[in-house]
Amino acid sequence: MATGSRTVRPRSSVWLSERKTPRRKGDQQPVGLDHLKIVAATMRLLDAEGLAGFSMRRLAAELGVTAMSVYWYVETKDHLLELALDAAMGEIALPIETVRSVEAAGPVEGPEYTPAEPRDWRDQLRQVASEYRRVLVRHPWLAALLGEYLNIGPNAVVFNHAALAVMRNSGLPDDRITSALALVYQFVYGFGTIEGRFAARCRAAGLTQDELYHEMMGTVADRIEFDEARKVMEARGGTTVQEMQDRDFTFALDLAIAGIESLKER
Amino acid sequence: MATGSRTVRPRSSVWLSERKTPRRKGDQQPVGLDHLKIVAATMRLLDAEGLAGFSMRRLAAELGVTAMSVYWYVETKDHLLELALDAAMGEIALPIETVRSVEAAGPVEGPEYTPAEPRDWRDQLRQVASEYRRVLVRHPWLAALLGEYLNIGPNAVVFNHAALAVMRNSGLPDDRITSALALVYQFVYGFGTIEGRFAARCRAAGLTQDELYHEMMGTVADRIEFDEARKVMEARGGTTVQEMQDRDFTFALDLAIAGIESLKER
DNA sequence: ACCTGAACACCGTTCAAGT
DNA sequence: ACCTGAACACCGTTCAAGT
Repeated sequence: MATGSRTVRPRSSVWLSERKTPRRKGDQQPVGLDHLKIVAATMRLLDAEGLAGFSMRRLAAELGVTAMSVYWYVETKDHLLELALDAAMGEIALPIETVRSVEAAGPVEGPEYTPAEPRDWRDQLRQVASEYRRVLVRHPWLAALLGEYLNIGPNAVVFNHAALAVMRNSGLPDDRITSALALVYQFVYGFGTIEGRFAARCRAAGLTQDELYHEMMGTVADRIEFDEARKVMEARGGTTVQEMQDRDFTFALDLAIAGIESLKER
Repeated sequence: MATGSRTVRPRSSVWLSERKTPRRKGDQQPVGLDHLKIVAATMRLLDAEGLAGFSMRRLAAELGVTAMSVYWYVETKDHLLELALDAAMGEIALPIETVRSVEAAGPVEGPEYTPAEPRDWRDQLRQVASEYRRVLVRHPWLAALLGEYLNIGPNAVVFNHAALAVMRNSGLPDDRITSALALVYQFVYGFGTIEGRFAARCRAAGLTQDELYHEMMGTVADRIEFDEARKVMEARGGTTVQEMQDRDFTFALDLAIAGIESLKER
Protein backbone atom coordinates (compact mmCIF):
# COMPACT_ATOMS: atom_id res chain seq x y z
CA MET A 1 0.00 0.00 0.00
CA ALA A 2 2.72 2.44 0.96
CA THR A 3 4.89 2.40 -2.12
CA GLY A 4 3.69 2.09 -5.69
CA SER A 5 2.41 -1.43 -6.25
CA ARG A 6 4.03 -3.47 -8.98
CA THR A 7 1.58 -5.36 -11.13
CA VAL A 8 2.16 -9.07 -11.57
CA ARG A 9 3.87 -9.55 -14.89
CA PRO A 10 1.42 -10.67 -17.58
CA ARG A 11 3.80 -13.37 -18.76
CA SER A 12 2.45 -14.54 -22.06
CA SER A 13 3.44 -18.08 -22.92
CA VAL A 14 6.09 -18.88 -25.53
CA TRP A 15 3.51 -21.05 -27.17
CA LEU A 16 1.15 -18.14 -27.64
CA SER A 17 3.67 -15.75 -29.18
CA GLU A 18 5.60 -15.60 -32.42
CA ARG A 19 8.84 -17.52 -32.73
CA LYS A 20 11.63 -15.06 -32.18
CA THR A 21 14.08 -16.51 -34.71
CA PRO A 22 12.59 -17.18 -38.11
CA ARG A 23 13.31 -20.66 -39.42
CA ARG A 24 16.74 -20.92 -40.98
CA LYS A 25 16.67 -20.77 -44.79
CA GLY A 26 19.42 -23.14 -45.92
CA ASP A 27 21.66 -25.50 -44.04
CA GLN A 28 24.45 -23.05 -43.26
CA GLN A 29 24.45 -22.66 -39.49
CA PRO A 30 25.91 -19.22 -38.78
CA VAL A 31 28.55 -20.01 -36.20
CA GLY A 32 27.43 -19.98 -32.65
CA LEU A 33 24.18 -20.71 -30.99
CA ASP A 34 20.78 -22.04 -31.87
CA HIS A 35 17.57 -22.89 -30.13
CA LEU A 36 18.37 -26.55 -29.50
CA LYS A 37 21.81 -25.84 -28.08
CA ILE A 38 20.43 -23.17 -25.77
CA VAL A 39 17.64 -25.33 -24.41
CA ALA A 40 20.01 -28.27 -23.96
CA ALA A 41 22.48 -26.13 -22.02
CA THR A 42 19.61 -24.75 -19.96
CA MET A 43 18.50 -28.23 -18.96
CA ARG A 44 22.05 -29.29 -18.19
CA LEU A 45 22.51 -26.27 -15.95
CA LEU A 46 19.15 -26.75 -14.25
CA ASP A 47 19.96 -30.38 -13.55
CA ALA A 48 23.35 -29.46 -12.12
CA GLU A 49 22.62 -26.29 -10.16
CA GLY A 50 18.89 -26.23 -9.65
CA LEU A 51 16.39 -23.57 -10.55
CA ALA A 52 17.72 -21.12 -7.98
CA GLY A 53 21.24 -21.46 -9.34
CA PHE A 54 20.20 -20.82 -12.91
CA SER A 55 20.58 -17.40 -14.47
CA MET A 56 20.84 -15.98 -17.95
CA ARG A 57 24.34 -14.83 -17.15
CA ARG A 58 25.37 -18.30 -15.95
CA LEU A 59 23.88 -19.82 -19.07
CA ALA A 60 25.72 -17.38 -21.32
CA ALA A 61 28.99 -18.21 -19.57
CA GLU A 62 28.27 -21.92 -20.04
CA LEU A 63 27.77 -21.29 -23.74
CA GLY A 64 30.99 -19.29 -23.93
CA VAL A 65 29.16 -16.20 -24.98
CA THR A 66 28.27 -12.79 -23.61
CA ALA A 67 25.28 -12.35 -21.36
CA MET A 68 23.05 -10.77 -23.97
CA SER A 69 23.59 -13.12 -26.89
CA VAL A 70 20.93 -15.54 -25.75
CA TYR A 71 18.34 -12.82 -26.05
CA TRP A 72 18.64 -12.91 -29.79
CA TYR A 73 17.11 -16.39 -29.75
CA VAL A 74 14.79 -16.15 -26.80
CA GLU A 75 12.49 -13.36 -25.73
CA THR A 76 12.80 -13.70 -21.96
CA LYS A 77 14.06 -16.03 -19.28
CA ASP A 78 10.47 -17.15 -18.73
CA HIS A 79 10.12 -18.21 -22.34
CA LEU A 80 13.35 -20.14 -22.17
CA LEU A 81 12.21 -21.96 -19.06
CA GLU A 82 8.95 -22.81 -20.78
CA LEU A 83 10.94 -24.38 -23.61
CA ALA A 84 12.95 -26.43 -21.11
CA LEU A 85 9.71 -27.43 -19.41
CA ASP A 86 8.22 -28.79 -22.59
CA ALA A 87 11.46 -30.50 -23.56
CA ALA A 88 11.35 -32.35 -20.24
CA MET A 89 7.73 -33.33 -20.84
CA GLY A 90 8.97 -34.86 -24.09
CA GLU A 91 11.09 -37.31 -22.14
CA ILE A 92 8.01 -39.06 -20.81
CA ALA A 93 7.70 -42.31 -22.72
CA LEU A 94 4.09 -43.00 -23.68
CA PRO A 95 2.30 -46.11 -24.96
CA ILE A 96 2.34 -45.61 -28.68
CA GLU A 97 -1.31 -46.20 -29.39
CA THR A 98 -2.25 -43.36 -27.08
CA VAL A 99 -0.37 -40.82 -29.17
CA ARG A 100 -1.18 -42.05 -32.68
CA SER A 101 -4.21 -39.86 -33.15
CA VAL A 102 -2.24 -36.82 -32.06
CA GLU A 103 0.67 -37.60 -34.31
CA ALA A 104 -1.70 -37.90 -37.23
CA ALA A 105 -2.52 -34.24 -36.71
CA GLY A 106 1.10 -33.26 -37.23
CA PRO A 107 4.63 -34.35 -36.44
CA VAL A 108 5.72 -34.18 -32.83
CA GLU A 109 9.35 -34.13 -31.87
CA GLY A 110 10.78 -35.81 -28.87
CA PRO A 111 8.71 -38.42 -27.11
CA GLU A 112 10.21 -41.83 -26.79
CA TYR A 113 8.09 -44.92 -26.96
CA THR A 114 8.50 -48.00 -24.88
CA PRO A 115 9.00 -51.30 -26.67
CA ALA A 116 6.48 -53.18 -24.57
CA GLU A 117 3.00 -51.92 -25.27
CA PRO A 118 0.56 -52.83 -22.52
CA ARG A 119 -3.03 -53.29 -23.62
CA ASP A 120 -4.81 -53.23 -20.28
CA TRP A 121 -5.75 -49.72 -19.18
CA ARG A 122 -4.40 -50.36 -15.68
CA ASP A 123 -0.98 -51.25 -16.97
CA GLN A 124 -1.03 -48.30 -19.33
CA LEU A 125 -1.92 -46.04 -16.45
CA ARG A 126 0.91 -47.49 -14.39
CA GLN A 127 3.31 -46.92 -17.24
CA VAL A 128 2.35 -43.32 -17.88
CA ALA A 129 2.32 -42.55 -14.17
CA SER A 130 5.71 -44.06 -13.45
CA GLU A 131 7.23 -42.44 -16.53
CA TYR A 132 5.94 -39.08 -15.34
CA ARG A 133 7.37 -39.82 -11.91
CA ARG A 134 10.72 -40.79 -13.43
CA VAL A 135 11.03 -37.53 -15.34
CA LEU A 136 9.99 -35.44 -12.32
CA VAL A 137 12.74 -37.10 -10.31
CA ARG A 138 15.36 -36.81 -13.04
CA HIS A 139 14.66 -33.10 -13.40
CA PRO A 140 13.90 -31.74 -9.94
CA TRP A 141 13.27 -28.28 -11.38
CA LEU A 142 10.43 -29.57 -13.52
CA ALA A 143 7.86 -29.53 -10.74
CA ALA A 144 8.41 -25.86 -9.95
CA LEU A 145 8.10 -24.91 -13.62
CA LEU A 146 4.91 -26.95 -13.96
CA GLY A 147 3.48 -24.89 -11.13
CA GLU A 148 4.69 -21.64 -12.69
CA TYR A 149 3.75 -21.87 -16.36
CA LEU A 150 0.77 -22.96 -18.38
CA ASN A 151 2.30 -26.18 -19.72
CA ILE A 152 0.64 -26.07 -23.10
CA GLY A 153 3.69 -26.86 -25.24
CA PRO A 154 3.49 -29.57 -27.91
CA ASN A 155 4.90 -32.32 -25.71
CA ALA A 156 2.63 -31.39 -22.85
CA VAL A 157 -0.33 -31.61 -25.20
CA VAL A 158 0.71 -35.09 -26.28
CA PHE A 159 1.13 -36.14 -22.67
CA ASN A 160 -2.28 -34.86 -21.66
CA HIS A 161 -3.83 -36.55 -24.63
CA ALA A 162 -2.23 -39.85 -23.75
CA ALA A 163 -3.30 -39.58 -20.12
CA LEU A 164 -6.83 -38.90 -21.26
CA ALA A 165 -6.83 -41.73 -23.78
CA VAL A 166 -5.78 -44.20 -21.10
CA MET A 167 -8.40 -43.03 -18.63
CA ARG A 168 -11.15 -43.27 -21.21
CA ASN A 169 -10.42 -46.98 -21.39
CA SER A 170 -11.07 -47.36 -17.67
CA GLY A 171 -14.81 -47.63 -18.17
CA LEU A 172 -15.44 -44.60 -15.99
CA PRO A 173 -18.34 -42.45 -17.23
CA ASP A 174 -17.31 -39.29 -19.09
CA ASP A 175 -18.27 -36.93 -16.31
CA ARG A 176 -15.85 -38.64 -13.92
CA ILE A 177 -12.81 -38.68 -16.17
CA THR A 178 -11.40 -35.29 -15.16
CA SER A 179 -11.67 -36.24 -11.50
CA ALA A 180 -9.84 -39.49 -11.99
CA LEU A 181 -7.14 -37.78 -14.03
CA ALA A 182 -6.71 -35.20 -11.30
CA LEU A 183 -6.46 -37.83 -8.59
CA VAL A 184 -3.81 -39.85 -10.38
CA TYR A 185 -1.65 -37.17 -11.92
CA GLN A 186 -1.77 -34.67 -9.11
CA PHE A 187 -0.69 -37.50 -6.86
CA VAL A 188 2.19 -38.40 -9.15
CA TYR A 189 3.13 -34.74 -9.43
CA GLY A 190 3.30 -34.31 -5.68
CA PHE A 191 5.03 -37.61 -5.13
CA GLY A 192 7.61 -37.02 -7.83
CA THR A 193 8.19 -33.50 -6.58
CA ILE A 194 9.26 -34.48 -3.10
CA GLU A 195 11.13 -37.52 -4.32
CA GLY A 196 13.08 -35.36 -6.77
CA ARG A 197 13.79 -32.71 -4.16
CA PHE A 198 15.08 -35.32 -1.78
CA ALA A 199 17.34 -36.80 -4.43
CA ALA A 200 18.67 -33.35 -5.30
CA ARG A 201 19.32 -32.63 -1.64
CA CYS A 202 21.33 -35.83 -1.40
CA ARG A 203 23.42 -34.94 -4.43
CA ALA A 204 24.06 -31.46 -3.03
CA ALA A 205 25.09 -32.82 0.36
CA GLY A 206 27.17 -35.61 -1.15
CA LEU A 207 25.23 -38.27 0.75
CA THR A 208 23.33 -41.34 -0.33
CA GLN A 209 19.57 -41.30 0.07
CA ASP A 210 19.78 -43.70 2.99
CA GLU A 211 22.43 -41.66 4.77
CA LEU A 212 20.48 -38.42 4.51
CA TYR A 213 17.28 -40.19 5.52
CA HIS A 214 18.75 -41.53 8.73
CA GLU A 215 20.35 -38.20 9.50
CA MET A 216 17.01 -36.44 9.14
CA MET A 217 15.29 -39.02 11.28
CA GLY A 218 17.97 -38.42 13.88
CA THR A 219 17.63 -34.64 14.09
CA VAL A 220 13.92 -34.99 14.50
CA ALA A 221 13.66 -38.09 16.64
CA ASP A 222 13.70 -36.23 19.94
CA ARG A 223 10.33 -34.67 19.24
CA ILE A 224 7.73 -36.49 21.25
CA GLU A 225 4.95 -36.05 18.70
CA PHE A 226 6.77 -38.19 16.21
CA ASP A 227 6.38 -41.42 18.14
CA GLU A 228 3.20 -42.47 16.43
CA ALA A 229 4.49 -41.31 13.06
CA ARG A 230 7.62 -43.37 13.46
CA LYS A 231 5.57 -46.47 14.15
CA VAL A 232 3.91 -46.06 10.76
CA MET A 233 7.14 -45.16 9.04
CA GLU A 234 8.69 -48.36 10.24
CA ALA A 235 5.66 -50.44 9.32
CA ARG A 236 5.88 -49.49 5.69
CA GLY A 237 8.79 -51.85 5.25
CA GLY A 238 11.53 -51.87 2.68
CA THR A 239 15.15 -51.71 3.71
CA THR A 240 16.25 -48.79 1.52
CA VAL A 241 14.68 -45.42 0.90
CA GLN A 242 14.25 -46.34 -2.75
CA GLU A 243 12.34 -49.47 -1.84
CA MET A 244 10.06 -47.57 0.52
CA GLN A 245 9.34 -44.97 -2.14
CA ASP A 246 8.65 -47.61 -4.77
CA ARG A 247 6.29 -49.46 -2.46
CA ASP A 248 4.46 -46.30 -1.49
CA PHE A 249 4.12 -45.24 -5.10
CA THR A 250 2.97 -48.61 -6.38
CA PHE A 251 0.40 -49.15 -3.69
CA ALA A 252 -0.96 -45.62 -3.90
CA LEU A 253 -1.56 -46.21 -7.60
CA ASP A 254 -3.23 -49.50 -6.70
CA LEU A 255 -5.52 -47.60 -4.36
CA ALA A 256 -6.48 -45.15 -7.07
CA ILE A 257 -7.07 -47.92 -9.58
CA ALA A 258 -9.14 -49.89 -7.09
CA GLY A 259 -11.21 -46.79 -6.46
CA ILE A 260 -11.82 -46.31 -10.16
CA GLU A 261 -12.74 -49.97 -10.63
CA SER A 262 -15.14 -49.91 -7.72
CA LEU A 263 -16.91 -46.73 -8.79
CA LYS A 264 -17.12 -47.30 -12.52
CA GLU A 265 -20.29 -49.38 -12.44
CA ARG A 266 -22.76 -46.77 -11.27
CA MET B 1 31.81 -26.28 -15.86
CA ALA B 2 33.44 -23.23 -17.36
CA THR B 3 33.18 -20.78 -14.51
CA GLY B 4 33.52 -21.61 -10.85
CA SER B 5 30.50 -23.63 -9.77
CA ARG B 6 28.40 -22.25 -6.98
CA THR B 7 27.40 -24.80 -4.39
CA VAL B 8 23.72 -25.10 -3.60
CA ARG B 9 23.10 -23.17 -0.41
CA PRO B 10 22.86 -25.52 2.58
CA ARG B 11 19.75 -23.72 3.83
CA SER B 12 19.20 -24.89 7.36
CA SER B 13 15.62 -24.67 8.50
CA VAL B 14 14.41 -22.01 10.93
CA TRP B 15 13.09 -24.81 13.04
CA LEU B 16 16.50 -26.37 13.39
CA SER B 17 18.36 -23.20 14.41
CA GLU B 18 18.35 -20.92 17.43
CA ARG B 19 15.73 -18.22 17.68
CA LYS B 20 17.36 -15.00 16.61
CA THR B 21 15.59 -12.68 19.05
CA PRO B 22 15.60 -13.86 22.65
CA ARG B 23 12.16 -13.87 24.23
CA ARG B 24 11.14 -10.46 25.51
CA LYS B 25 11.64 -10.01 29.29
CA GLY B 26 8.78 -7.81 30.38
CA ASP B 27 5.78 -6.41 28.60
CA GLN B 28 7.41 -3.23 27.34
CA GLN B 29 7.46 -3.54 23.55
CA PRO B 30 10.37 -1.42 22.33
CA VAL B 31 8.74 0.66 19.61
CA GLY B 32 8.76 -0.85 16.19
CA LEU B 33 8.72 -4.35 14.91
CA ASP B 34 8.34 -7.84 16.25
CA HIS B 35 8.14 -11.34 14.92
CA LEU B 36 4.37 -11.48 14.62
CA LYS B 37 4.08 -8.17 12.84
CA ILE B 38 6.79 -9.14 10.38
CA VAL B 39 5.26 -12.49 9.52
CA ALA B 40 1.80 -10.95 9.20
CA ALA B 41 3.10 -8.28 6.82
CA THR B 42 4.95 -10.97 4.88
CA MET B 43 1.77 -12.98 4.38
CA ARG B 44 -0.19 -9.88 3.40
CA LEU B 45 2.42 -8.99 0.82
CA LEU B 46 2.62 -12.54 -0.50
CA ASP B 47 -1.15 -12.69 -0.86
CA ALA B 48 -1.21 -9.37 -2.68
CA GLU B 49 1.85 -9.56 -4.91
CA GLY B 50 2.78 -13.19 -5.11
CA LEU B 51 6.04 -14.90 -4.29
CA ALA B 52 7.86 -13.34 -7.24
CA GLY B 53 6.79 -9.86 -6.16
CA PHE B 54 7.99 -10.30 -2.59
CA SER B 55 11.33 -8.94 -1.48
CA MET B 56 12.94 -7.97 1.78
CA ARG B 57 13.12 -4.40 0.54
CA ARG B 58 9.41 -4.34 -0.35
CA LEU B 59 8.60 -5.80 3.04
CA ALA B 60 10.69 -3.19 4.83
CA ALA B 61 8.95 -0.43 2.90
CA GLU B 62 5.58 -1.93 3.85
CA LEU B 63 6.64 -1.84 7.50
CA GLY B 64 7.81 1.75 7.15
CA VAL B 65 11.34 0.82 8.02
CA THR B 66 14.73 0.61 6.38
CA ALA B 67 15.68 -2.44 4.35
CA MET B 68 17.97 -3.93 6.94
CA SER B 69 15.83 -3.61 10.07
CA VAL B 70 14.03 -6.87 9.44
CA TYR B 71 17.33 -8.70 9.67
CA TRP B 72 17.49 -8.01 13.34
CA TYR B 73 14.49 -10.30 13.84
CA VAL B 74 15.03 -12.84 11.10
CA GLU B 75 18.19 -14.52 9.92
CA THR B 76 17.47 -14.73 6.20
CA LYS B 77 14.67 -14.37 3.71
CA ASP B 78 14.41 -18.15 3.61
CA HIS B 79 13.79 -18.33 7.34
CA LEU B 80 11.12 -15.67 7.09
CA LEU B 81 9.36 -17.56 4.32
CA GLU B 82 9.49 -20.71 6.42
CA LEU B 83 7.75 -18.83 9.22
CA ALA B 84 5.06 -17.66 6.80
CA LEU B 85 4.73 -21.21 5.52
CA ASP B 86 4.07 -22.60 8.97
CA ALA B 87 1.70 -19.77 9.83
CA ALA B 88 -0.35 -20.70 6.76
CA MET B 89 -0.36 -24.35 7.80
CA GLY B 90 -1.84 -23.14 11.07
CA GLU B 91 -4.92 -21.88 9.24
CA ILE B 92 -5.96 -25.43 8.41
CA ALA B 93 -8.86 -26.27 10.69
CA LEU B 94 -8.56 -29.81 12.05
CA PRO B 95 -11.01 -32.12 13.82
CA ILE B 96 -10.21 -31.55 17.45
CA GLU B 97 -9.80 -35.15 18.55
CA THR B 98 -7.04 -35.62 16.03
CA VAL B 99 -4.86 -32.97 17.62
CA ARG B 100 -5.57 -33.61 21.32
CA SER B 101 -2.67 -35.96 21.83
CA VAL B 102 -0.31 -33.49 20.21
CA GLU B 103 -1.57 -30.59 22.27
CA ALA B 104 -0.98 -32.60 25.41
CA ALA B 105 2.70 -32.56 24.55
CA GLY B 106 2.79 -28.79 24.60
CA PRO B 107 0.79 -25.74 23.61
CA VAL B 108 0.35 -25.08 19.91
CA GLU B 109 -0.59 -21.65 18.62
CA GLY B 110 -2.85 -21.03 15.73
CA PRO B 111 -4.96 -23.87 14.47
CA GLU B 112 -8.68 -23.28 14.38
CA TYR B 113 -11.12 -26.06 15.11
CA THR B 114 -14.36 -26.63 13.35
CA PRO B 115 -17.52 -26.69 15.45
CA ALA B 116 -18.92 -29.82 13.84
CA GLU B 117 -16.77 -32.79 14.71
CA PRO B 118 -17.28 -35.66 12.30
CA ARG B 119 -16.75 -39.11 13.77
CA ASP B 120 -16.55 -41.21 10.63
CA TRP B 121 -13.04 -41.41 9.23
CA ARG B 122 -14.27 -40.65 5.71
CA ASP B 123 -15.87 -37.42 6.80
CA GLN B 124 -12.80 -36.52 8.80
CA LEU B 125 -10.65 -37.16 5.77
CA ARG B 126 -12.93 -35.01 3.64
CA GLN B 127 -12.73 -32.23 6.18
CA VAL B 128 -8.96 -32.23 6.49
CA ALA B 129 -8.53 -32.50 2.74
CA SER B 130 -10.88 -29.67 1.90
CA GLU B 131 -9.41 -27.47 4.62
CA TYR B 132 -5.97 -28.07 3.17
CA ARG B 133 -7.34 -27.25 -0.25
CA ARG B 134 -8.97 -24.06 1.05
CA VAL B 135 -5.72 -22.78 2.53
CA LEU B 136 -3.73 -23.64 -0.59
CA VAL B 137 -6.18 -21.60 -2.65
CA ARG B 138 -6.30 -18.71 -0.22
CA HIS B 139 -2.49 -18.45 -0.22
CA PRO B 140 -1.31 -19.28 -3.73
CA TRP B 141 2.32 -18.90 -2.64
CA LEU B 142 1.96 -21.71 -0.12
CA ALA B 143 2.38 -24.50 -2.66
CA ALA B 144 5.72 -23.20 -3.91
CA LEU B 145 7.03 -22.86 -0.35
CA LEU B 146 5.88 -26.39 0.50
CA GLY B 147 7.99 -27.59 -2.41
CA GLU B 148 10.94 -25.49 -1.32
CA TYR B 149 11.27 -26.01 2.41
CA LEU B 150 11.12 -28.91 4.80
CA ASN B 151 7.76 -28.04 6.36
CA ILE B 152 8.57 -29.24 9.84
CA GLY B 153 7.26 -26.25 11.77
CA PRO B 154 4.93 -26.75 14.74
CA ASN B 155 1.73 -26.28 12.75
CA ALA B 156 2.95 -28.60 10.01
CA VAL B 157 3.66 -31.22 12.65
CA VAL B 158 0.14 -30.92 14.01
CA PHE B 159 -1.30 -31.17 10.52
CA ASN B 160 0.69 -34.28 9.68
CA HIS B 161 -0.28 -35.83 12.96
CA ALA B 162 -3.96 -35.16 12.31
CA ALA B 163 -3.77 -36.56 8.79
CA LEU B 164 -2.13 -39.66 10.16
CA ALA B 165 -4.65 -40.05 12.98
CA VAL B 166 -7.52 -39.93 10.52
CA MET B 167 -5.97 -42.44 8.16
CA ARG B 168 -5.30 -44.87 10.98
CA ASN B 169 -9.04 -45.02 11.52
CA SER B 170 -9.58 -46.16 7.96
CA GLY B 171 -8.84 -49.77 8.79
CA LEU B 172 -5.97 -49.91 6.36
CA PRO B 173 -3.06 -52.05 7.61
CA ASP B 174 -0.11 -50.10 9.00
CA ASP B 175 2.16 -50.79 6.06
CA ARG B 176 -0.28 -49.14 3.66
CA ILE B 177 -0.88 -45.96 5.62
CA THR B 178 1.94 -43.93 4.13
CA SER B 179 0.76 -44.82 0.62
CA ALA B 180 -2.78 -43.78 1.32
CA LEU B 181 -1.60 -40.54 2.90
CA ALA B 182 0.53 -39.82 -0.14
CA LEU B 183 -2.32 -40.52 -2.54
CA VAL B 184 -4.76 -38.23 -0.78
CA TYR B 185 -2.57 -35.34 0.25
CA GLN B 186 -0.38 -35.19 -2.81
CA PHE B 187 -3.57 -35.07 -4.81
CA VAL B 188 -4.95 -32.23 -2.70
CA TYR B 189 -1.63 -30.43 -2.93
CA GLY B 190 -1.57 -30.60 -6.71
CA PHE B 191 -5.24 -29.77 -7.03
CA GLY B 192 -5.07 -26.83 -4.65
CA THR B 193 -1.92 -25.58 -6.35
CA ILE B 194 -3.42 -25.18 -9.78
CA GLU B 195 -6.71 -23.95 -8.38
CA GLY B 196 -4.90 -21.29 -6.39
CA ARG B 197 -2.76 -20.26 -9.31
CA PHE B 198 -5.79 -19.91 -11.50
CA ALA B 199 -7.53 -17.77 -8.92
CA ALA B 200 -4.45 -15.57 -8.57
CA ARG B 201 -4.24 -15.18 -12.34
CA CYS B 202 -7.85 -14.05 -12.37
CA ARG B 203 -7.23 -11.46 -9.67
CA ALA B 204 -4.16 -10.20 -11.53
CA ALA B 205 -6.03 -9.92 -14.81
CA GLY B 206 -9.10 -8.39 -13.18
CA LEU B 207 -11.36 -11.10 -14.57
CA THR B 208 -13.76 -13.54 -12.98
CA GLN B 209 -12.84 -17.20 -13.06
CA ASP B 210 -15.47 -17.91 -15.68
CA GLU B 211 -14.30 -15.07 -17.91
CA LEU B 212 -10.67 -16.17 -17.84
CA TYR B 213 -11.68 -19.78 -18.35
CA HIS B 214 -13.63 -19.04 -21.50
CA GLU B 215 -10.88 -16.81 -22.78
CA MET B 216 -8.31 -19.56 -22.32
CA MET B 217 -10.57 -22.09 -23.99
CA GLY B 218 -10.89 -19.64 -26.87
CA THR B 219 -7.19 -19.11 -27.50
CA VAL B 220 -6.65 -22.83 -27.50
CA ALA B 221 -9.78 -24.06 -29.24
CA ASP B 222 -8.29 -23.94 -32.72
CA ARG B 223 -5.88 -26.74 -31.95
CA ILE B 224 -7.16 -29.91 -33.49
CA GLU B 225 -5.86 -32.20 -30.75
CA PHE B 226 -8.16 -30.66 -28.20
CA ASP B 227 -11.34 -32.03 -29.73
CA GLU B 228 -11.42 -35.14 -27.61
CA ALA B 229 -10.32 -33.25 -24.54
CA ARG B 230 -13.12 -30.76 -24.95
CA LYS B 231 -15.67 -33.54 -25.10
CA VAL B 232 -14.55 -34.68 -21.66
CA MET B 233 -14.32 -31.14 -20.34
CA GLU B 234 -17.91 -30.53 -21.30
CA ALA B 235 -19.08 -33.84 -19.89
CA ARG B 236 -17.91 -32.99 -16.42
CA GLY B 237 -20.84 -30.65 -16.02
CA GLY B 238 -21.28 -27.74 -13.69
CA THR B 239 -22.11 -24.30 -15.01
CA THR B 240 -19.36 -22.32 -13.30
CA VAL B 241 -15.67 -22.98 -12.95
CA GLN B 242 -16.12 -23.18 -9.20
CA GLU B 243 -18.77 -25.87 -9.57
CA MET B 244 -16.59 -27.90 -11.89
CA GLN B 245 -13.66 -27.67 -9.52
CA ASP B 246 -15.81 -28.66 -6.55
CA ARG B 247 -17.23 -31.63 -8.40
CA ASP B 248 -13.80 -32.77 -9.56
CA PHE B 249 -12.38 -32.44 -6.08
CA THR B 250 -15.24 -34.19 -4.34
CA PHE B 251 -15.35 -37.11 -6.71
CA ALA B 252 -11.61 -37.56 -6.79
CA LEU B 253 -11.70 -37.86 -3.00
CA ASP B 254 -14.54 -40.36 -3.37
CA LEU B 255 -12.35 -42.38 -5.69
CA ALA B 256 -9.51 -42.42 -3.19
CA ILE B 257 -11.82 -43.35 -0.35
CA ALA B 258 -13.43 -46.11 -2.40
CA GLY B 259 -9.97 -47.44 -3.20
CA ILE B 260 -9.04 -47.49 0.47
CA GLU B 261 -12.31 -49.17 1.43
CA SER B 262 -11.91 -51.81 -1.22
CA LEU B 263 -8.29 -52.65 -0.39
CA LYS B 264 -8.48 -52.55 3.37
CA GLU B 265 -9.67 -56.11 3.80
CA ARG B 266 -6.65 -58.02 2.58
C1' DA C 1 21.97 -11.55 -39.10
C1' DC C 2 24.21 -12.07 -35.09
C1' DC C 3 26.87 -10.60 -31.03
C1' DT C 4 28.84 -7.11 -27.61
C1' DG C 5 29.28 -3.44 -23.66
C1' DA C 6 27.57 -0.26 -20.93
C1' DA C 7 23.81 0.96 -18.27
C1' DC C 8 19.29 0.70 -15.39
C1' DA C 9 16.62 -0.81 -11.84
C1' DC C 10 16.39 -4.17 -9.10
C1' DC C 11 17.92 -8.26 -5.64
C1' DG C 12 19.85 -10.57 -0.61
C1' DT C 13 23.11 -9.75 2.61
C1' DT C 14 27.50 -7.88 5.23
C1' DC C 15 29.42 -4.68 8.00
C1' DA C 16 30.54 -0.59 10.44
C1' DA C 17 28.20 2.92 12.51
C1' DG C 18 24.71 5.34 14.92
C1' DT C 19 21.28 5.91 19.16
C1' DA D 1 18.81 -3.45 22.10
C1' DC D 2 17.42 -1.82 18.00
C1' DC D 3 17.83 0.62 13.56
C1' DT D 4 20.42 2.94 9.63
C1' DG D 5 23.49 3.76 5.23
C1' DA D 6 26.74 2.53 2.33
C1' DA D 7 28.60 -1.09 -0.08
C1' DC D 8 29.20 -5.85 -2.50
C1' DA D 9 28.09 -9.20 -5.62
C1' DC D 10 24.63 -10.51 -7.91
C1' DC D 11 20.03 -10.38 -11.01
C1' DG D 12 16.85 -9.66 -15.91
C1' DT D 13 16.55 -6.68 -19.46
C1' DT D 14 17.05 -2.30 -22.64
C1' DC D 15 19.42 -0.03 -25.93
C1' DA D 16 22.86 1.72 -28.93
C1' DA D 17 26.64 0.06 -31.15
C1' DG D 18 29.62 -2.98 -33.49
C1' DT D 19 30.65 -6.66 -37.42
